[in-house]
Amino acid sequence: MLSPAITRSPDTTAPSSDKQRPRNRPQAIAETIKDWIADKGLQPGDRLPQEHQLIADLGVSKGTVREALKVLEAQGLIRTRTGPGGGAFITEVERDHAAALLANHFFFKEITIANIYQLRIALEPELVADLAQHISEREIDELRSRMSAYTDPPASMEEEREQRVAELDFHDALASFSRNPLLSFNCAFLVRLLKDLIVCKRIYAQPNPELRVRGLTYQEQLIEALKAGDSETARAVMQAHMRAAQRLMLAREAEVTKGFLALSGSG
Amino acid sequence: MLSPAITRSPDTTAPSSDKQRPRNRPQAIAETIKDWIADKGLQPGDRLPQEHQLIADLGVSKGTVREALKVLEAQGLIRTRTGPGGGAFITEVERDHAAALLANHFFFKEITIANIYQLRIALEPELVADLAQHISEREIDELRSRMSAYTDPPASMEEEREQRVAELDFHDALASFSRNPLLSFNCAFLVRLLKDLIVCKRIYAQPNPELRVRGLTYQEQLIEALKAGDSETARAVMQAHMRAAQRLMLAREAEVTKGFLALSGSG
DNA sequence: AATGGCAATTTAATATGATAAATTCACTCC
DNA sequence: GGAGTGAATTTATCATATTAAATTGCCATT
Repeated sequence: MLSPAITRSPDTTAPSSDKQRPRNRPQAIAETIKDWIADKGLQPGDRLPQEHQLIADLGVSKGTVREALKVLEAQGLIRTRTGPGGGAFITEVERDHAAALLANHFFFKEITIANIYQLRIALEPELVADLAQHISEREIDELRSRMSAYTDPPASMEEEREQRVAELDFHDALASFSRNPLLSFNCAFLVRLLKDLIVCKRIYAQPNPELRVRGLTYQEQLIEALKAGDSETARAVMQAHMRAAQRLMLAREAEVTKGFLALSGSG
Repeated sequence: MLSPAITRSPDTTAPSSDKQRPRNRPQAIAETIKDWIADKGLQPGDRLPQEHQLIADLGVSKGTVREALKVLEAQGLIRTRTGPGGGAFITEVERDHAAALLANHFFFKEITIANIYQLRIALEPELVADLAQHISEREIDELRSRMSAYTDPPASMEEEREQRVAELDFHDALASFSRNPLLSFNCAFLVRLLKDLIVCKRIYAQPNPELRVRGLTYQEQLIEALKAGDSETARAVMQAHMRAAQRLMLAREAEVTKGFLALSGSG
């Protein structure tokens, strides 16, 4: 079957499809291929027809097919390999890839620290309350090993920043343990935004020795609650920590106004 | 200056850039162009150099440049126009476009109703508490006009479903009023997921007259709280409503297991 | 019999040039 | 002076050829 998305010559009166939003061929063909994937229930690892096959089936030129495949690749849905048995293979859209695509949406939108913490306060306590129900020994070990990155006071401002990033990685690990993909992605995305902030602008310019100690004690409390399966304590500990972090961050928000989001890293 | 992202011949020993993740040219060039946008501070509406210009500057073929531009177009960052004065123009990444790209990430991930409501319960109360501080008369009018879509009981099962979608549009409107882009996007995205659920699977198969009435009364209470600028009441009302909706939805979750997310609509 | 490298094959990746479609803009005609 | 008309400009698509990458299998070496 596999009718081409758009008829070649302008003679035909009525277009076949009713949905047909994109009027340029590569996008239309990308949509067609997506529909195949959904209809045939293709799974990650499965292979699409080869280039020459697609050219024949869809009745379009090589360049058009390649542009269509590039669209799907940019969206993270496929990856192509050369050589015998090569071609385009379905892939899961990686978390980081999806995050990079989503970050583009906020590029011109002036995200503030207040914006980020409004969500963190709402989500991270829920995250750890959930985690307390099913976290494993191995996962707790991973949290502990991440904490070792900032048990000692930082020796330089550079190290100060590295420790702050490592602290965010702790939260990133927490997010990755969630069984709710939406919650998991969200918390990780917020961490990512904060990381970009820290890396690009120099928040935390002056060292703050109390902050590190307080962070460590709260994380200890949190891990205890998680081990005990005590959701409500975990929630309360995280909520208190998030509120404290928010206060501290807001005090330095004035310096940061716009344009901190990096467009980088979509591959 | 504008050096090509990757040197043409394989003679050069060390690659210039240190970051250079993608080893295929179109992606590398797309990254280069993104960097221009960030470095030069280009804004939506600004035009990129023309095709022939890019070919000359980057030292690659037309097809490669076109694939690179297609990548950026797929990500929603540019749009191209033909004719004199045409070319590639920077655009803001639209909310719906970003949502479609993000939905791809969850395609193979078995999102459940429980997953969605865990976030809605955390976020929507926060949303309306925030809104109570700055919502305008015009916005309240829009909410009221949306409510008119389900003041009368549904006459058919089809209409039942339409009313449920309209009710979700009410929450979509709420989300759009937020001044926190992250919160706004998130709430709208969750609504989108629920919409896809309702459209694809037939949740709400049997009509539920109480549900509509209860929804209307809660929305009335909510609007009163918003008008009064009473954040805490608004939060409480929404929280109660979300919890009730969650209970009702979970009762029907068993039928829904997997594969409900549509890949469609990224253009 | 296992292994290391070499060559052939397959497939995508890039390049080049020609033609088509869409848009703008100036110009003519009424 | 306004509507239509046609030339100019720019992207969109097509067609074909060449190059690069990855795999396979053969062969020699150990």
